[in-house]
Amino acid sequence: MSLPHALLTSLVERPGAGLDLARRFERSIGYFWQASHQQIYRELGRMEAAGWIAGDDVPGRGRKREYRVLASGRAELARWVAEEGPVPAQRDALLVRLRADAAIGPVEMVEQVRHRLQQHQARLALYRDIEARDFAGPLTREGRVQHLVLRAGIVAEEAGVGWCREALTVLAEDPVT
Amino acid sequence: MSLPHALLTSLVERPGAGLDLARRFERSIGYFWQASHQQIYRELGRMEAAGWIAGDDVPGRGRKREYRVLASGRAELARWVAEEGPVPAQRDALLVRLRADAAIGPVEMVEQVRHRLQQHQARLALYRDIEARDFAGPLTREGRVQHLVLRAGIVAEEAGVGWCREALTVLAEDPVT
DNA sequence: CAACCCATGTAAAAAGTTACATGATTAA
DNA sequence: TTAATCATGTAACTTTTTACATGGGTTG
Repeated sequence: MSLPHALLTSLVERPGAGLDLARRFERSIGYFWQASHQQIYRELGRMEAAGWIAGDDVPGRGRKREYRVLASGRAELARWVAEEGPVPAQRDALLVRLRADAAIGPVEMVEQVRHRLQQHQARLALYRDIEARDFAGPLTREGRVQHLVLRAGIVAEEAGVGWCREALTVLAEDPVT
Repeated sequence: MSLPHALLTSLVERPGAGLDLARRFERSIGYFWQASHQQIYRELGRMEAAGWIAGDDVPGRGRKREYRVLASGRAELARWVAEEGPVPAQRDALLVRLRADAAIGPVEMVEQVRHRLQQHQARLALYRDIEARDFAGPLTREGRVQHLVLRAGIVAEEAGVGWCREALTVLAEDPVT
């Protein structure tokens, strides 16, 4: 499981409270690993119990606690990074729908593919903005590796856009009407 | 949830027993939707209880039961296909590892990326074989839509191969040694 | 002072994973 | 006749999702 290590990574980059992390998982880290705040709070509790992180009360801000990574957490993260993990599997209900469409006869799916195309285009534009803003000039090693992570998103979205265009062409050949 | 509908799709294409479906989920359907035999048997039970499918005993073959889709299952599948679903999220631990690598200092990750590259290449070769074998000549609408599903796998693997090559170039610039 | 956001949770349900169990049939 | 494979499951656990709860602070 990678959630604790995604949290460690984010906290190494910058300490923060549970809700801060939840917000980071809606952008940046969340582009390739998702988690809800409920998951995050539970995992932070476990990680604190394991001695990987420590939480400090933030006075005057309600129950807010800011977490930072301890030495043993940093060691655990280094151990995990070097570990070989499985290649993530594809899982896309739209492809199941298309296959069902092929089997049971034409269903109107152009709108679904168009919607998917828009999402890919929107994410691609976002990633390219980030690329132009943060990775334009000469980079340190840290910058080059961070850029690589962003590039993974960019090539995936480009592939998505290309496939959607192809799909719209094919679906237009045989209109359901 | 899409598992019951993936099973309906597979059973519409061809009736079969639980283990047949489990085998199909290790190839074809499994390229974009995975399920273990435990999940499949549980789901087949629910789908039979819902009246979507019926199972017939296969005499002389132990406890084997062959399932086929009933009219209400076909209707449910048609309903679900036309429904709009969420865009699946990316979730890749290797990208988390790279981001952690950027944050805590250089870790040897070339082998992991090389391994990933090999997997993408292997899947790409497999998909291209299937493409050459099953989708070479002129196709019916059914064939064109099935081809589209395969094309999604091909463009995704091509993108993966391209990114891995890019990553190896970047990681070679700053050897950990 | 009311409405809203901040911040942290609990509870229950659904889905997925891992390990193990059991009997029937087939091949060496 | 024994080992392997076929075929169907149970049980326990972990992870993820969904819905709800609660109190502190801030702003109109």
